[in-house]
Amino acid sequence: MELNEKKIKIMEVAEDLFAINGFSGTSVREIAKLADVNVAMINYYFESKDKLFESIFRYRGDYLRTRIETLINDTSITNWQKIDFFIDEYIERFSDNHKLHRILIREHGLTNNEGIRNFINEAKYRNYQTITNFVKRGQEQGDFNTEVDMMMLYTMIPGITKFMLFNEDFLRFTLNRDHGYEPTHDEFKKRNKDFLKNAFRLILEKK
Amino acid sequence: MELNEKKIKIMEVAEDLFAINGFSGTSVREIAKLADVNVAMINYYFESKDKLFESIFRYRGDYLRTRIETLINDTSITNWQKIDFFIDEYIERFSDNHKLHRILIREHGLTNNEGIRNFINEAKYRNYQTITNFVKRGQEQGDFNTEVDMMMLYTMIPGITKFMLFNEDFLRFTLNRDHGYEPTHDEFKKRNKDFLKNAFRLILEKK
Amino acid sequence: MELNEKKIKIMEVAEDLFAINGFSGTSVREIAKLADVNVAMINYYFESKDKLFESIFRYRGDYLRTRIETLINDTSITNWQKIDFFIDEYIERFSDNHKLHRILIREHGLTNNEGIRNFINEAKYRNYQTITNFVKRGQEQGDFNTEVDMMMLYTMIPGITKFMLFNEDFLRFTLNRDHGYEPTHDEFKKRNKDFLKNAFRLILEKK
Amino acid sequence: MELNEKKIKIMEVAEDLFAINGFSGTSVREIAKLADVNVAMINYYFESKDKLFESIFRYRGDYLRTRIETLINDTSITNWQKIDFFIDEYIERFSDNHKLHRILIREHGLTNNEGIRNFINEAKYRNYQTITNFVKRGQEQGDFNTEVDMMMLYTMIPGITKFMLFNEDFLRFTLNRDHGYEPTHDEFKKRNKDFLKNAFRLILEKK
DNA sequence: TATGAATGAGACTTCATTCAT
DNA sequence: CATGAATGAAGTCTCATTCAT
Repeated sequence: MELNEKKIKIMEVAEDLFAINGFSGTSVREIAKLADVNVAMINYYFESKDKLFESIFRYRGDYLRTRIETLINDTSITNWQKIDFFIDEYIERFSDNHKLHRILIREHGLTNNEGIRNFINEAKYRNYQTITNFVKRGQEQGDFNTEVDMMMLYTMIPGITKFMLFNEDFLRFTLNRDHGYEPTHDEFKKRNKDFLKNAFRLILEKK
Repeated sequence: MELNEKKIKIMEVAEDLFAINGFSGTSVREIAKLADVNVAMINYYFESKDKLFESIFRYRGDYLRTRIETLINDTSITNWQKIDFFIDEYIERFSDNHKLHRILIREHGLTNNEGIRNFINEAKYRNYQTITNFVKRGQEQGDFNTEVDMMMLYTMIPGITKFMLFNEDFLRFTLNRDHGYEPTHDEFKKRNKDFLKNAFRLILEKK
Repeated sequence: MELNEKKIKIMEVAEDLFAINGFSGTSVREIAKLADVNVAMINYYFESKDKLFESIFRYRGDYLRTRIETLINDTSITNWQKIDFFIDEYIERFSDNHKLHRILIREHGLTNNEGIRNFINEAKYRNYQTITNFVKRGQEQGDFNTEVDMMMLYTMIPGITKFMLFNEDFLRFTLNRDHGYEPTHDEFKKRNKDFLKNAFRLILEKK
Repeated sequence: MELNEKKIKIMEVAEDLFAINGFSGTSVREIAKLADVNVAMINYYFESKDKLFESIFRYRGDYLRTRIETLINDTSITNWQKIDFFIDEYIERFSDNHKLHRILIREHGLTNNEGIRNFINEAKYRNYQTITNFVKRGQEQGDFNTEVDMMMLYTMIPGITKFMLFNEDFLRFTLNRDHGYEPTHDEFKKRNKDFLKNAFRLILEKK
């Protein structure tokens, strides 16, 4: 699909609105108004609202692809460092694409759009494999404890990160209420990273 | 609000559909058809689609209230047992009300319905306080490590549980693909519980 | 039709609402709520909204009937006195039944309800005949000028009275704006009466 | 607001129906059918039924504005001629816009549509001022009797004209019944004009 | 290529009325 | 005799999309 300025503008506006109001809750009129284009143009460019939705994923899709796979065979760094690096990278990526992830969560299980469903599942699977492979390699090399629930270990990363990010407002409000302290977004990320790294250490470390 | 069979039927059907297709993605006609009632009846009973949405929360609301607060001062069980009990309870509750939680996640940040937003925030806050109080008590009594990030500790429970539950299908598919093994729903819950309990132990245990 | 307290309450409430919001603009629900009765009761008592409308006219109908006809043959008072009396009576009656008249004006030309249309036309016709007969009698007795447009003479009474009464608010506002003076309802009626009596005198007096 | 053929057609049809059945008594479907357009088009053009109502007033509004104000300072004609001219003009204007005036009477006191309410009140006020200024000028110049109720004098014009026009059918029927004579619309207007002119003369002439 | 105009379908809601007790 | 429950019909409006240029 060729991209031009207007097309990109439309997708960015749509991404925002889909993230906030959901797919059904967003009208093409709204998108058109905010993107400062004709209503007809959206259909002209993207054929339908459904296809626009798809296009956003294809457009942002590259960001979902993690570039960490290559690290696995790098022998210049320790397995612990690799884990840390993966966690840092995951959280940063997630934070950068929070809007897309919000949409993902909202429209999770959208029956139509089989194309997107596969696309998403594959991204997830890649993530799963990456972290699993890291750990397996560490276990094979005798660095990591072998008695761990790999699936739960994986679950911990996206689970905690998503919850943290999507409840940042609530947590900020609560911390302020209880301790008079409001962490910044970066501080949240830092605590998230530190916590995950430490948890991995506690779980994987051999006694 | 008085309840009768039809009202409950409508709310249950609506809960299902809202969970699957979201609020905007669900039409009252659909609800009416599946609940086998007249379209007008939904408005007759609930006044509006918005109020129906609210009613579901009020109806299911009690389930959101955790009954664990009372355990805090129980001296017949250890602090570790209390933590374990909380985790078990949380996961069971969550699992029982997964539809409501799915709606919650979908409509997270719904600008209208201030009443519901407060309702939800308070439920979250109660949860936060419960777990925090548990841990603080344990720390005061010298059982728990004092150097922990309480906020992250709390985050871990809903974060992992939600992710696990809402991605059960993906995880089942993946485990089958990699290991030819498909856990049941109960097995997922068990692994979730065991993992969380163990993680809490690793984190809170004094070295 | 038998009348009981509730029936009368319903009609009175309906009269108010019909006068303010018109027939179509008033719902039976509204009437029921304000009359503090069940919605179904209105249909139970009056069969339909249309019939309720009719009933109001039948109920208030007697007030529309002027009791002045008898004066025509009274020889103890002058023809001028009779005119004055008629004007006073007309304006008082109109003022007392302003709600019904407002409905009448609103629903003027309502295609359905032929019964009511006839009813109203007859009331109007009676009025027309009364004033015409007065004048004719005066002319025959040599008191009144014979060169007058009888139709217009009649027209003057309801025309001016209706306009005055239904624009009381506007006139009050205007008088206040221009002269800092706000007449009461009774003062309006007085000016209306005085003006009409004087106009009749000027028109009917023989030069 | 830009106008095109269809928009005007819709407004004209709506004006007819609103005049006959009132605002609430008219459905957009009816309007659409008679105007031979899609139901959605009415909303497309006018946004809402309310706004369509408003648009009719704005469209017809210019006709409501009397162009007589300029006459006041014209010294080439007598004050009596000015009065006559005003009466002729008022009646002709009213007759030309009888549908709009019928709507006006029907929806008199419509709580919503504050914009229109102001619009109407101002038109009324302008009329009031015009006639009052005429008379004042005549009084200052010594032509008119100074002891008159100006408010009632004003009231007479719209009061009689409205009643006459809106009861033309009744009057025609009655005159036929009593005298076997059916005036045309123009004859009604003539009698209306003559009567008012004569009445003004009788009232304002110095004895 | 781009867009103002137009539209069928369907959204939510309210209506007057009737049913069952 | 009275009414809570229920409903078909119709209300206004918004939707995504297509047409004609």
